[in-house]
Amino acid sequence: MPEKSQQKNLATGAEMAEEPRDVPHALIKLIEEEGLKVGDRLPPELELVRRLGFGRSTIRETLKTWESMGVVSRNKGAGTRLIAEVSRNTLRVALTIKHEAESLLRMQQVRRPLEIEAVRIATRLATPDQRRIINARAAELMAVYEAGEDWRPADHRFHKAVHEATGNSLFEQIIEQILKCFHDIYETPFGKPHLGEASIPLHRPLADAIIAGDEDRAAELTATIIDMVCAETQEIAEEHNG
Amino acid sequence: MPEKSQQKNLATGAEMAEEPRDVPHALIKLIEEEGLKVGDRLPPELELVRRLGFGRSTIRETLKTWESMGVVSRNKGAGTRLIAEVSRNTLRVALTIKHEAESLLRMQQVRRPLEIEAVRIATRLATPDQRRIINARAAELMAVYEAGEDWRPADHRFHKAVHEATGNSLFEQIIEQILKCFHDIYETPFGKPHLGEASIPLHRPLADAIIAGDEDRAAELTATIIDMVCAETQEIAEEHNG
DNA sequence: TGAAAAATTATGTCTGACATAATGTTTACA
DNA sequence: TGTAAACATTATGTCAGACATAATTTTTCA
Repeated sequence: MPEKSQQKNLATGAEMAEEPRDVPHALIKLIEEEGLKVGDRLPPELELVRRLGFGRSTIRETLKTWESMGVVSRNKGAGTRLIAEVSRNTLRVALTIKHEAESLLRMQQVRRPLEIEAVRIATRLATPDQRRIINARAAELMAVYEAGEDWRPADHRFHKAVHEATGNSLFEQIIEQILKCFHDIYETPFGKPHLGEASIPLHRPLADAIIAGDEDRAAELTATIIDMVCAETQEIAEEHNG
Repeated sequence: MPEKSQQKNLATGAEMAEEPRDVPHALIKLIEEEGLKVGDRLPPELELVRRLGFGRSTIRETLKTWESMGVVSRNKGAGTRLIAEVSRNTLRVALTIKHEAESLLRMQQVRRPLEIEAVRIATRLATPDQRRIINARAAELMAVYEAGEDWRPADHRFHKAVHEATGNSLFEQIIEQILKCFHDIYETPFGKPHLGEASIPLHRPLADAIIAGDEDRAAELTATIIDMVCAETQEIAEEHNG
């Protein structure tokens, strides 16, 4: 903390103020100065244009890149939110995933222990606020499901709330990226509409277990949910591998 | 106002080979059709605009993201070159990890369930050949350890052999990347030499359990090993946060 | 009070313009 | 003739403006 070991600024001559000349640094500077934390909203693009002094498309390129790295999430009409900590010293790690039917299974196989552990940690550590959010997300999911609408966005929000409650953004990042890949692969070639639909009713008791602090039950339900998805995934993979 | 200018891919008829509706898919399709390999140049942006039917800024957002993921390199005046294989079969995802003491703990927290699950799967699925390799790696590790030499390369090979026995390269990739980050952060600023040294003797019985197919025992030993590393990591993190 | 309707906000996309670095081509000179 | 300077072309980098559309907020009305 006292040792500012940032050798990044090659323009050593200047003193402190030194306006960053590229968008990522300017954004990080703004986030740090503003004290924005995970979950907070970034200023809208047009305000960033005004405050940072870059063009909108330039700023958008950085925000889109950050989105693909899981640093922010962006939604039309809603805005841009921080979903991972950013600072001058972050490392980036790239994974390569083969895009074929069998990968679907492999991804679920990796997702399984991560999701279970995330639920365990969330059950132990969630704040009352976070438990309330998880409860609300579960209610929303059940409502959408029973109405026969597309429950996938609600499902996504529910799990995301759980991940956030772990206090460890790596869980959310990795699972999020795996699911993103999963859907990228899954949607186009093998288009079974609602994978994992049968597991949705289990989300209500899962939320209850998390809120009640019953770690073992929450883990058990999570395992059941993912096993159901795995089973369906396996069927699909077998269909496509002959 | 005139008609929407030919809105290229309105997904009107389902028959037309299904034009991709987003830039990444369209780009991958073009790269595959063109047979572009690593080192080749992509068409210039304006030609992509013409051929893919998306606006330039939209295409640029994808290319910039690909650049940040190490898929292409871009140079003003020169063009955009492929520097990594990309196809319908390859997805790249990036994680960001904060470069500080607390990240060490978070990484171990994620590594723990992954490593345990990997050991479980390996114990179930390893071929006789793979079990022999695991046995050999364990013997090598113990020999190096007892000789008082640097056991870390041998430790790395042992765990890698286990990961390979899962038949799921994602485990190895993710754990490998996490450990790489871990050591990046760990070695330089907080230089305790041999983290996890006390856990090395446990690797012999772990190998035995894997070879014998005793999944629960293998999982238990793995948990113990990682918990020892976690405990040491926590001490370090506390030293640097206290 | 509560729900539907309207207004506002914020991101998504396209177009056009100009700046600038890298490359390619021509020209001038020894 | 060979080579280097000068010029022209190419391709990415940046900015600005306009409109579309999803999400949110405010207003209106039963």
